Formats: sequence, structure tokens, C-alpha cells
Amino acid sequence: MTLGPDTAAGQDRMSAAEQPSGLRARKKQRTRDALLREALERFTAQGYEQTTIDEITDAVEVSQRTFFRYYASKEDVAFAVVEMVENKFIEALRVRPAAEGPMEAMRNAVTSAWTSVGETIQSVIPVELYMRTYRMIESTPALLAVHLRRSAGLEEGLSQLLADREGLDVDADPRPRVAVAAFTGVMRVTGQLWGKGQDTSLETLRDLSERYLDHLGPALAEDWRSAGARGAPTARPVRRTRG
Amino acid sequence: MTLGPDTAAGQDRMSAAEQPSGLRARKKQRTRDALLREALERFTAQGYEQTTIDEITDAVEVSQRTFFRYYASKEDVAFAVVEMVENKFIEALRVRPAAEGPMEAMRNAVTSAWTSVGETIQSVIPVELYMRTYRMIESTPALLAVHLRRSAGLEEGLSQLLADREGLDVDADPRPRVAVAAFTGVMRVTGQLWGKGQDTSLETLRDLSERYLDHLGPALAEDWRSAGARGAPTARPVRRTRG
DNA sequence: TGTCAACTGTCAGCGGCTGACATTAGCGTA
DNA sequence: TACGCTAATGTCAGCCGCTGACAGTTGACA
Repeated sequence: MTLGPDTAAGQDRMSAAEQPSGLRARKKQRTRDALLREALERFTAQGYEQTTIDEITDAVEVSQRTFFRYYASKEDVAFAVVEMVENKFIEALRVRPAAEGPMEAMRNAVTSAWTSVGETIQSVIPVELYMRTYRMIESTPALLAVHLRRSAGLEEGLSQLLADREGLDVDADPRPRVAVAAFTGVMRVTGQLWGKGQDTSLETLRDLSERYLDHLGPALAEDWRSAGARGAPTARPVRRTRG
Repeated sequence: MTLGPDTAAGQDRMSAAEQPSGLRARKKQRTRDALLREALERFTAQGYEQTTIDEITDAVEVSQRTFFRYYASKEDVAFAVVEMVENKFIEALRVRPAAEGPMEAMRNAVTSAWTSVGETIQSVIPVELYMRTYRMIESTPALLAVHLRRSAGLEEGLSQLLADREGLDVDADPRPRVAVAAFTGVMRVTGQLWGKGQDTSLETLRDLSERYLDHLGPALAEDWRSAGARGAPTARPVRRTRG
């Protein structure tokens, strides 16, 4: 996986804020959004498998064929917004100053991405609908499977990105993957906790992940630039005073 | 997930060695095996998506409907043998003496399960076909997704099992899940390495996993019975002299 | 205004999967 | 050995996700 600037499955899925000039482009965008909203609304209301494509396209008043021209599959719609969020995070990580350590950079990327993530979502669907969508994914076996596979791909990309930052070889040095695994592991746990809980606000999710990341940071932070612990096939957390 | 003695998706999928008495039962078993072999053979030879159910059922000379009476889905056949192996491992872990520590028990379960696993596979399909099947799963996106979800479920079950052994609450104490995550993480890595390599023998896989587990053990082993480190949301490996 | 290209609709069809119902074939018993 | 019972299988019709091919429509732009 390469994680270029456009990892999107779709071709020209525009990232919200851009206002397309022509009438044609605007119409297109409207159709895409309408399909997305209608799909997510029904998925979350009556269940993913209980919703047919025909149902969605009938409501939006387009043909079924048109749906598949915008989204490669039924699953694809379900993950459209999730993907936007992921891309925002990757972008935020990419612009982190090289001076920051790996864990520090990832942590800061998450923190700094929150605002723009919120706006990005809001520009396409109500944030609250995104929340429901996330929950639905986690509780629908077929989607959970896809989610896990996607996450694996994302982790691979992140590992590569971190390795590049530090001038390391992902396959030779285990630390990038370990760091990413630990990081995403925490994110995944917070996501699940938040999904199960009552408070479904974005703020809660943000606070939760920040709090958990605070626990993880001290255990894993270490200056990778020092010639370090190569070949150790095991995560080797190093405790150190917070700061 | 509960992981009772019969986690199998199918209803009465018998674990090989048992010799059914009647002609009827024997025929049934033969059909099931024939479908399984034919499916895996074609999946591995020409690809999963490139193989249709009709193709399989035509070769075995049963109706398509019959296939779905034996296997719940196309995916189900692909994972049938994998599931047998997983169950063997769980069973092996379940009978480990309570005196053994968690990591010790899992390690020994794997080691002791190897023989019976080999026999179990052999009694249904050639071991070499199992190897190819595993590779195919890892390299087929749709199957990889399912595999990851299944693994997540398995891990949940293992965590519960370990927690029970140690008299802990899975949700209150993070150590069971952490230990399982680390353990299965290693197993997963070895599985991938082996899948990519040239040497496809069961022995190599066994040696590989033993070697990697040797690295992990010392880093995580700790007597859980001592009132320990509750509430630490992070893996807290404790180094100690091998023994 | 007319041409071109983008976008959409229609239709036919494949493959996974299911329910309903008819048919076949082991099994135990008279 | 014949017979009824029922498990196992086959047949058929149909839903749903998804795709290719082709035709129709509608913005864009000279």
C-alpha cells in the first residue's frame, strides 16, 4: 500500500469544501451526496443488510446503475466518510515537523486533525449521522471484516510513513510497525468504548483518545534516532518520566 | 463469543477420525469431503473469485442447493479446515494444567497441538493443500477481511479463557487481552512470513512460530496471580531471566 | 445553434444465496 | 421381503449485488 495523496477508492471524490464551478459538476456532487446520505440514513435506521440498493436509488430517484457509477459497491458507501477521516489524519501526519518523534507526531496529528475532521464530516453529512455509521460498521459482521482489513492496510501505510520520516527500512526495523500497532490499537479500543457508550459527541471521542494516548506515549516514546535495539522482535516499551 | 466445545459454523461437522456407522452417514461425509477438496483445489488453482459454486457442484455431481446445505456460504468452505485447526488449539489450551502461566500455557498449547493438528488436517485433505489454502486466504482481499474478523473473535475467546484460568475479569484487567494480542500478533507474523517463503512444510511453520514465541515469552511472562498492575491501559512487559 | 462529451437510463445476464416443494434412498420394523 | 418413515437431495423460482453494452439525454463550449 502506498498511501499517495489520493488513496480514495473512488476516482474524483472531492473533499467537500471545494465548490465546483459548472452546473454539471454541482449536479454530480448533489447526486453523490444524496446517495451517501440516503444510504447511511437507511443503513443506520434499519440495518445494512436489510437495506437494498434499489431502495436507496428509488428514494434519490436515480437508476441502480448510477449508484454503482458513484460507489464501487454497497460497502463502499458505508466507508466513504470513514475514508475521508482517515485521509485527513494521514495528511495531518504528513505535515508534522520532522523534529517530532514518531509517537509524538502521530499524537499531534490526531489532535490537530480533530477540527478539520469535524468540518469535513459536517460538510457532507451531519456529524451525528457519522457517529451512527461508525457504530453500525462495528456491529455489522460483514462491515467489521472490511473495516479490519482496511485498518490493516492503513497501518501498513502509516508504518511506511513513519519509517520514511526516520530514515528506516520498514522490513528491517520492527519499530515502525510496533509503534503503529500500539497506536492504532489504542485508537481502536477508544473507538469501541465510545461506540458502546452513551455519550456520542465528537468531543467525548476526542477526549477519550487523548486520555488513552497519554497512557501509551510515555511507555513507548524513545528517540529513534539513537542507534537502537535493532532486531528485537518484541515491543520493548521503555518507561520514562512524563514530560 | 463463547467458544464452547462446538464453535463450528456447521451443525454436525464431524472431526474426521470418527467413523460413522451407517451407509447414509458415510455417504454424507464423503459428499462433504468431496465438496471441500474440490472447492479448495479450485480456489487455490484458479483463484477464489474465479471459481463458481456451480463449477464445484458439477465436478462433485451434486446440486448447488446441496452445497449450501453443507456449507453456509462460499467463504465457509474456504475456512472449514482453518476452523478445525483453531478448535484444536483452543482444546489444547483448555486442557493445560492450571499451574502454568498464561503465556506458558498458550505456548505449550501450540506446541502440543502440532501433532494432532497435522493428523486432523491429513484426515480430511492433504496437508499441502491446507498450506495453499492458507496462502490463498491471505492473498484474497475478501477472504483476508473475513480472516481478520474471525481472528478478532478468536482472540476475544482466548482472552476470556485466560481470564478464567487466572480468575480475572476480562473487562477490568487489561492483561488477558494484551497477552493474547501479543501472542496472536506473533502467530500472525510467523504465518505471513511462512506464507511468503519457499519452504512450505508444517515443520518449518512450527519451528518458525516456536522461535518467535521464544522471543516473546521472556518479555511478557509474569506471574499474574500476584496482585498486579491493575488499570494500566498499556502493555507492561516485565523482563526476567529465562527459565 | 449545433456539435461533442459527459452523464444517465435501460436491459440482459451472471453468481451467491434462500424458501418451498417434490423426489429419492437409507433405515427400522412388521 | 415388503413397507412406511424420514433424512438427504434435487428442482424451481426468485431476490439481491454487480457488470457490460448500448441508447438517450443534457450540460459545455465554440
